[in-house]
Amino acid sequence: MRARVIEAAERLGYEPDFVAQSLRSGSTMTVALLARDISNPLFAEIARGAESASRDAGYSIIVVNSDGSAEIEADHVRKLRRRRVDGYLASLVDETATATLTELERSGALIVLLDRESPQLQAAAVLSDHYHGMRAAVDHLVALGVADRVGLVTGGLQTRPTKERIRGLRDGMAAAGLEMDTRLTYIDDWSEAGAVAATERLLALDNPPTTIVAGGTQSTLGAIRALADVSPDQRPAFIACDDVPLLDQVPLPLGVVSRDATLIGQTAAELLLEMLQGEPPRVVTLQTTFRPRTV
Amino acid sequence: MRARVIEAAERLGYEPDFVAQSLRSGSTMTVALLARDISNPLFAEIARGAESASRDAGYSIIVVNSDGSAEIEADHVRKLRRRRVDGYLASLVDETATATLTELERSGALIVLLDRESPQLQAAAVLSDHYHGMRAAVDHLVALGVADRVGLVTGGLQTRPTKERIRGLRDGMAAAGLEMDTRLTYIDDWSEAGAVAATERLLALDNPPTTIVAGGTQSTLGAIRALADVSPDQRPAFIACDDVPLLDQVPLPLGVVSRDATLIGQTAAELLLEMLQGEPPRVVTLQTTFRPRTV
DNA sequence: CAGCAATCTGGAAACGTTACCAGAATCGAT
DNA sequence: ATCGATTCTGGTAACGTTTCCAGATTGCTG
Repeated sequence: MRARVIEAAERLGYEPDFVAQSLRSGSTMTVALLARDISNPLFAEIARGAESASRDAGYSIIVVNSDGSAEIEADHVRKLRRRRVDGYLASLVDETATATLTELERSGALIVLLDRESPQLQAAAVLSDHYHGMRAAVDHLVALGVADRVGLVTGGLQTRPTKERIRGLRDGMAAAGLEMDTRLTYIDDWSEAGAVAATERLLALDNPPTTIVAGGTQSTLGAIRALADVSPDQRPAFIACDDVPLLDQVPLPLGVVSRDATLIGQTAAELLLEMLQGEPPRVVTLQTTFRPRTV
Repeated sequence: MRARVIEAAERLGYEPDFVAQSLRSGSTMTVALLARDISNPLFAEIARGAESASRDAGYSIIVVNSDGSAEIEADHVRKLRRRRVDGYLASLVDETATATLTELERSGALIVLLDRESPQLQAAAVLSDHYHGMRAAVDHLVALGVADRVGLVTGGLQTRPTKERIRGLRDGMAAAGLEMDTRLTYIDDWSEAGAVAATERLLALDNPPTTIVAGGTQSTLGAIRALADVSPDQRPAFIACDDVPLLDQVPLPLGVVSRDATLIGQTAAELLLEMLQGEPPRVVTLQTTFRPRTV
């Protein structure tokens, strides 16, 4: 009997309808990736890793750009909730923005935070160990004797990576008996143009920094653009956080605190799949590695 | 009455269920982006552009990696068909692979091809004018006197961009009375490692090329990696097709044939939205621009 | 105020599944 | 052969909408 039914289904080209299945079962086999900007290489690779990892389990990935706006983000979550998304991989614009957090909670979906922490939310998380990567970078700077005045160009303070990087920087400098000069810290809007401007302001100081640290992809691109205009003998050392294609080919005295973005996406997807099978949320911390280089 | 209902809905926090709406209406308000690798900056930006453009119309974007495999791609389409996606933005692995084409046709969904052509498929398309960008590049090479021996490192021949670039290259050289040496053409697998190997083989020839052209992001990254090991006075000229972050900061005598990837994604989404409103499929060709540079 | 058109309102069917249940059919054991 | 236990089978309800229709109500005109 079973065989006869299967044969008939085959013959008629029957394929179960996903929408109807979803309506009945309540699960849409869909995961949303919330990011500031998917075209950012970091998020693009996370998306890649997450897609590959969830593919076999039958889950599809919806990507969403928040453009750095917490309102747009909350709006997206509202729409996604109506879509009955099963889970979120969420790189929130602002860990403290209650709008998004509330919408997420109301959705009832499972959540994996990407490099974010929220006591309010019952969620799994994939964190990167920015602290130790940055400590390694500072040790290197200290050894080179350029850690006395460190300028920082980075995106928003509302997120964990920035906080952790600053903590690593401060602690590393303190360990060498140095103090961080917060006047050398520029928080930009995660935009390349903002980073160019911030870097130029740092370089124009009477007493410019001996090292510039850039936090995040856009900041790195902007800082490099600004640094390229400085003559080689006056250039500060440069540390980038997060890798960018071709970074190794740029002739600047730079080092990189990098991490495996594909692995982040993959791990996040795995954590979500675990939760979808009923296991409790876990928090995984992935390492960052400091790759020094002197041109 | 109407007002009373709305008030009650408000009070109870009623939100229409998307899945049920989809089941009833047949439209899922979902678009799938088929790409070889979304983490490739080109596709990442296309995804960005497409998402932004479809957001306001209420459409969500599902991204899918085919990993360069036509079978995986066809498999994805099969699954997406069951999901009843309304449309596809398709950067097919292989224009001639019938498996995917058949699955797409069977799906009944609307299709916008991304830089692909298929007589079999009734579809809209966003094409890039690789031909004229490449012609401009060749003219530049001719003027510099390095167009006599042009090596080509590029991904597969099964897609339009490669064919068009070669056509532009051949025609441009012919216009200058030069003939293309096909022994200098290496078709790789769109992978960076493959491009490194291909470039190294070109450089190791007794009579190495005076210019190397790289087609596509991965080929460009690989070629640059290989070229970086060559001493500056022996380096061939270099032309990259498609931009990569930081390309401008790499100290190679390179030029770029670039295009606006975000605009491609945006245009593709607009074409799809048009079709979803009942208009016939259109084909739009966007320009490429040659940006020369000599270090 | 009757008569007709126009609007309102509530109910039923359908979209394509899955879960559940009752009754039929099968099986093994006494 | 009979009884209870097990598997099979077909049918029905439910998921949350939208569409459609019939009947009720309202408004307007003569």
